Amino acid sequence: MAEKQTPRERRRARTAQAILDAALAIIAEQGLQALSIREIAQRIEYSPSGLYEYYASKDEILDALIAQGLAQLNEMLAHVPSGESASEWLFAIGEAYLAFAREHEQLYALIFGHIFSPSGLVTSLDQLQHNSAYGQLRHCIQTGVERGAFILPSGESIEQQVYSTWALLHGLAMLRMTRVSAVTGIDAINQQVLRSAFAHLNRA
Amino acid sequence: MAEKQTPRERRRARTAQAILDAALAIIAEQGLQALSIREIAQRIEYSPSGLYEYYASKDEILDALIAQGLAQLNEMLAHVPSGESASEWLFAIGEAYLAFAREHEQLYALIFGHIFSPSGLVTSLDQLQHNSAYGQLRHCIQTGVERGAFILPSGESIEQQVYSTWALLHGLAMLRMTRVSAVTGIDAINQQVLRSAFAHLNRA
DNA sequence: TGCTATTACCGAACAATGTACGGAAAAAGT
DNA sequence: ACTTTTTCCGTACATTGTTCGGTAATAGCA
Repeated sequence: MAEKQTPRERRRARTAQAILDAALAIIAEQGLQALSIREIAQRIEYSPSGLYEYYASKDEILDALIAQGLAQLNEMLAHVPSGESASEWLFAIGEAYLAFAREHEQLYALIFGHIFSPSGLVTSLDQLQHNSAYGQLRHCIQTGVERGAFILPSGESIEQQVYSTWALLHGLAMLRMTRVSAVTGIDAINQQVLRSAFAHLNRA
Repeated sequence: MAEKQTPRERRRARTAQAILDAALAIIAEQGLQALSIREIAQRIEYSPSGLYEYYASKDEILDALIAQGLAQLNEMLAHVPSGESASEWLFAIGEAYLAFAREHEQLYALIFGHIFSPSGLVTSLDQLQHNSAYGQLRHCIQTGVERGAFILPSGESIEQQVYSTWALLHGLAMLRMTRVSAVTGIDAINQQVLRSAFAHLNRA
């Protein structure tokens, strides 16, 4: 399990992570279009060409950023306590999802702007299925159904329910970014929408 | 209403549109990252610098492309026949929305990848509210409620219902792009999800 | 019809970007 | 101590968006 790390490997992993941290900071501060190899290099006091010892291209840096972001989201959702009722659990997961999208706007936009659209990483297939929000959602809903807390609308499979739940969450997260709904209280509204949407799952 | 168009203005509008057409073709064929000023110029047999007589920057071209795409989507949804029951109408609108996203993948990704995220056009506020999918959805749902065909879950406003409906549609459209669900029959599944989601609106 | 001002377009050049390459310094392995 | 590998850098190159001055075409007007 614990593979030996030579000091060299440790140092290498550290600067590789420093690159990602710098990149993420730039994106969070100035947006994706401001991310350049030279900016990253300057922040970690490297020469631009030095980065290529760690990542073969800018795209590879973005991919690593996305993978890390997905892992972080996954961990957040995995740590949502499942003690309460399945209904509350699902709601809490939904809230955590929206919170992640809210607190990491640029990262969230990067993730779901690169996974979708052309040449989306093939890895993202596994990512979405087993290692991220989608998997967490399915786990929660499936558990709820097995416990008898959730009732699926007739003719609907669990997969379908997970699918539409995720679609709703993602749509809410995206719509929030537009600030169209700067009508104040957008987050409260989102909560209400979640409650109402999930209410249909509860058995009468 | 009909402002006089001098021949000069007509010609100008024509090449301005030719630029957009070329840009859209490039995006549809090779994706957004392949869109360059020089490629556009070559297709319409102009010099790269010639384009700047019509658009001040590449971003301005993208903005125009987005505006045109939103208008097209709006028109598609507006032409969905409202003759049938409100329920069928809403379903047809949802299907038309997903069809647009499916048949114009790159354009759809461009639109909702630029409207969201930083420095999203402020104009998009009006766009979304009055002149696009959001407005069409609200119109349909509102009509349904007024006719008594739709029943809102207690405590939910129309705005909320429109909001979550759009979120669901957008999420489904985005999720489809991942091809994660290349399980075949994704479109049929989407239809089922729509039916099930909208079913909650019908009065018993 | 001629003169003038505006418009349309081009070629060349510039700055910023991602990236390849060769070499130097440092570290590791023997 | 010598060799090999790993890091890192300086330089250079191609491609990008964009600017600028100039030239041809057109429109407006006398």
